[in-house]
Amino acid sequence: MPEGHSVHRIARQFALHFVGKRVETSSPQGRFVSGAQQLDGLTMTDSRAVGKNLFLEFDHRLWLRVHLGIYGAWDFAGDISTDAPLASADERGNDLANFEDSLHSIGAPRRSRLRMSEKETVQPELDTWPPEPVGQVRVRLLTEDTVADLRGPTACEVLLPEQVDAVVGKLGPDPMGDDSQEAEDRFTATVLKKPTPIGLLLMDQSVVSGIGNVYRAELLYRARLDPHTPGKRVPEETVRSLWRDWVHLLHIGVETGHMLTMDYPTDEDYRNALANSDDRHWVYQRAGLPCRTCGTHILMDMAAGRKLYWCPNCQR
DNA sequence: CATCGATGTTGAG
DNA sequence: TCAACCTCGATGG
Repeated sequence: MPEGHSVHRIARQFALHFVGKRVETSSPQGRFVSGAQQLDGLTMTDSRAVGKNLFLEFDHRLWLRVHLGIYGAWDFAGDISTDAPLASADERGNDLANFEDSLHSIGAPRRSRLRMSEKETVQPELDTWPPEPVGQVRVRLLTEDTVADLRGPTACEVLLPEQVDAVVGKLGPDPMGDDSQEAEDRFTATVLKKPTPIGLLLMDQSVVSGIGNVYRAELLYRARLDPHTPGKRVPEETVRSLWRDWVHLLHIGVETGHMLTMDYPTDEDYRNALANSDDRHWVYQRAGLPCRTCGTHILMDMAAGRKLYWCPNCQR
């Protein structure tokens, strides 16, 4: 479920509360026992996200790679409060960050719980420590005062540095790690080479990292581009603007924890958008509804097993 | 309480 | 192209 922005926020959470600490690693579910044994008792030394992949480094240059897939989640609990907010300066240049709700761990009480998946939710405070694993916990990472439980991942494996490099090497550029001109050029060259529809290219993690079904639909709408256009037929300037818009939206997503894809001129607009969290997009999940711009009914196609939404009038 | 569907990826056929 | 993975909130009876 989570698109790139959530994974970067999870990586931050580990950087804040686990890096530098000795970690007791286990697999309460029993499906990752040997991997957990390799890591048990080591100190976490780094936390990075590339696209939708989370990489946690431990002593002896061992890495844990986790991909949440469509319904994986991390549950953090314990002393996860922090003086340093997950969000720092606001991308949009106003004081959007002032409206951060209680979903963030800022000022959360000791022994609170925080679930991080495509959404972030605070759960009731704990009364026992460490908490009993609930349900199918693939991996538990436990420090003196924090715990992270992983459930439902599509990938969870221990890797050597060269294996990490191999995984990262197959991924397209991630604007959060690399918003350089080279990254934009690489994305642009790849897209302009391919006959594949742009709607599929944006979802291809070897072309560009971190985009999922929501950002795909919204980026194409914002570019007023027909998702079926072959990559090689998209004007180069449009390809470049797609990249730059992804840089922009990803930064907003990482700062706010929300997939904000519309413009919010005033703070009130922004608050309303958060309140109507299930109807805050241009086209995503709006099949049959009138386009917010032109009133034409939004269409939906199945493309490579995923629902693709677009406005046939605005996007040509 | 049963069923459905989801912001993903892999691998079988 | 499609099922499997294996979780959980939303939906309907």
